[in-house]
Amino acid sequence: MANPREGRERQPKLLRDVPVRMKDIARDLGLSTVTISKVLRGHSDIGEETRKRVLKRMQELNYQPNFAARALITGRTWTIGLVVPDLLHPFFAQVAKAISAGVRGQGYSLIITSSEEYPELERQEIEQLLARRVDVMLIASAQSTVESFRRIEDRGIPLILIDRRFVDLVANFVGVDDEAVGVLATDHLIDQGCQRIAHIRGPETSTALGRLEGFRRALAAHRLTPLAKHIVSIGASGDDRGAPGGYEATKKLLKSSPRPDGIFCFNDPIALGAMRAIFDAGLRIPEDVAVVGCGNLLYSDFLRVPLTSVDQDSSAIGKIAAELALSLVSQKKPSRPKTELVTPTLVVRASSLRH
Amino acid sequence: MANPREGRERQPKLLRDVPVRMKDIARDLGLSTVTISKVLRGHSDIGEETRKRVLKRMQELNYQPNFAARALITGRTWTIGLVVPDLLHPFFAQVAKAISAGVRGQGYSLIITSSEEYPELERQEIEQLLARRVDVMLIASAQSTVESFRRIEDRGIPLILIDRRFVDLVANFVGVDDEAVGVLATDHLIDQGCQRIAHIRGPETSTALGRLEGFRRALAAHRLTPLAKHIVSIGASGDDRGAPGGYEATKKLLKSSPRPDGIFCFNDPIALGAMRAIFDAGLRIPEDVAVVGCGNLLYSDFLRVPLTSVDQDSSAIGKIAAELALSLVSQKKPSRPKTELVTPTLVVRASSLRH
DNA sequence: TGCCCTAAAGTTATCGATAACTACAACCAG
DNA sequence: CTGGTTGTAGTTATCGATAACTTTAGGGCA
Repeated sequence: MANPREGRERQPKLLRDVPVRMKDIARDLGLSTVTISKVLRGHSDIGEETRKRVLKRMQELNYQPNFAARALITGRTWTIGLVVPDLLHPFFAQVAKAISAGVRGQGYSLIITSSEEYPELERQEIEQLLARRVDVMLIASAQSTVESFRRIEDRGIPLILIDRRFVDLVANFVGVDDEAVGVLATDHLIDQGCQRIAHIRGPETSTALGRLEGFRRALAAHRLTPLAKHIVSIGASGDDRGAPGGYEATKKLLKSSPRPDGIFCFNDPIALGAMRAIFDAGLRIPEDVAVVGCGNLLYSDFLRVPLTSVDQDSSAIGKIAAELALSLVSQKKPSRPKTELVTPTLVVRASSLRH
Repeated sequence: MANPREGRERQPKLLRDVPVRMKDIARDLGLSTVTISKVLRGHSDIGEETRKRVLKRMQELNYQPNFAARALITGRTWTIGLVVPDLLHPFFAQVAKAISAGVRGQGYSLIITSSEEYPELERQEIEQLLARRVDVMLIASAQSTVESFRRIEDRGIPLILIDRRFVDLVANFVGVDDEAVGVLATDHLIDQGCQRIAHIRGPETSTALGRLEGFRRALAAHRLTPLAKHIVSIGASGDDRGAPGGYEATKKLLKSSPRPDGIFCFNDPIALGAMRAIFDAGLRIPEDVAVVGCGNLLYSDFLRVPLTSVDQDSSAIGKIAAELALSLVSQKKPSRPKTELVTPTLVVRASSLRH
């Protein structure tokens, strides 16, 4: 087989392989580059004979189209942008994994960035993705200003919000039904005979508000009213958000009177902190205080007391988001924003099972 | 402020904002695009006056250079490719997070892909990244054929292997000192009075082999010889690799005679499975069997028995890998491959603390 | 036979930026 | 006053592909 780059005008620097271009294949077969291009795109006005020759040669030379050149003329980069608040968080890691799997083999590349829960960083990452001209953007927002999202829409780039939404922004949304999460957890605690159920709520996000709302609704449905002091917030900043925050919040809860006999925690790390505080206070789980978390993180089964948790099916969220993204990039006109809610499920373990 | 796109040849489709081009700024100021380009790149042959006017206008119009156009002519895509075996695995998630943080603000975008531990998928992902012409590739390999790596090098693209290496491939490597991991864990178990130490080893990777080697070396240094039946492998396929695999392997170990009184597990999920098997056998941890894991996964503190684990400092690995990547893309000539080993530390918790 | 149509290719302009060279003042030294 | 230098900005070709025409040969049909 002849060297495809023989006689090529530009000599390779050093000894490195220079990628094969359409021009190389064209000269090789005595055709024009346009013909090669047409074959690649499955154009109809190419003879069967020629088509086969071109495809064969492409294979032989392992031709890979130049994305930059293609993007420049077509305006499509075959690139998807994903912004999450934290790659280490199992929920977002799973969502990212599922999205990655969902778009695999479709020719798209996924640029994954993290805002580290900082709105300003999120804004910058979005700008970078805009500069990259990604074809579609998926964002699990760290409470960014809606301004950034408007810029995305103004550019005509499809936007999909994940997990967290905004009241004053109409956009595609894929997430869990957070009210259902709250109802599921609270109903379960009530069902287990808890009388005074507390809630450790999350920060000011749609997620936290939805779960709180579900919590309230479930109690109301049983003619129960939560005490104000039984709804506590964790610190909004940094480390306080996880287990340490849950620990502190629970210490406070346990000192209150009447003492709660069940706690619905915004997420699993908080629940872990809560459990530790309960143990430290010399109380038993679930006999004295039942605990329900949210997120169903891995290895919950291996804890000192296995943790009951609401599963958000992050995998499904990622899968649906990926499908939606693929459908959005392939349609010409912007379509009406869709909302896709995943139904949560309760995974009951020892931390809440009283009988 | 006048509309920058007034009189622009190409009308925006629909009502979407079309990104500003150099040409727009140039016409705006009565200059040529080349001048704009030179200002952007800090060329010296531009007058101070002009420079300021151009920069000001760029700001006003929020100019964002077109990466595709730039990549086409310069050959640099300002893109970094990362391939990991599993985004959900806390180790790789942390590495990815640290790499992402390490390259932030440098103008690069990170394309993160997962091989799901399948060599064939890894090969495909690498091909995709090659087609994208990424500037540098970081790979935590799922035991791919070295063939793929050769193709990367032939293209002249800098390659950095992470965590897992290959004997027959000389390439940049950033990872933990796996022999030290094995020594650290084993020394500790010996120190805690364990006499018959078992090892549940991982699959045929450099990582598993290194830890096994460290295990052997530490025992030998104390004139101990491991029994062959005390070194067991977990199933190589899918689910067996995590906690379930550890559970099965440990059941087998506990039936053997003499029964081991200490187990060094390849990773934390395996250790979790091991602990469960030990409990199920009615034995105590650490009195009857001490357990050491590896990875220091989150929430180890909250387990039924907190797990002693070797911390691999995945954050440092990612940080170093990012720095190395940035340095590689900015140098013209390929340089001699570097090896950067991070020193592991032991985090002692109850699962191994006998006195 | 002559006209038109179709199939199968090719020509040319273009995408947005940069590399490499050129143009043209103003200024200076001899 | 002239030739060369310096400082600034412009011209032109190019990167690799695609959009939108155009060309050409052959065939069918009246």
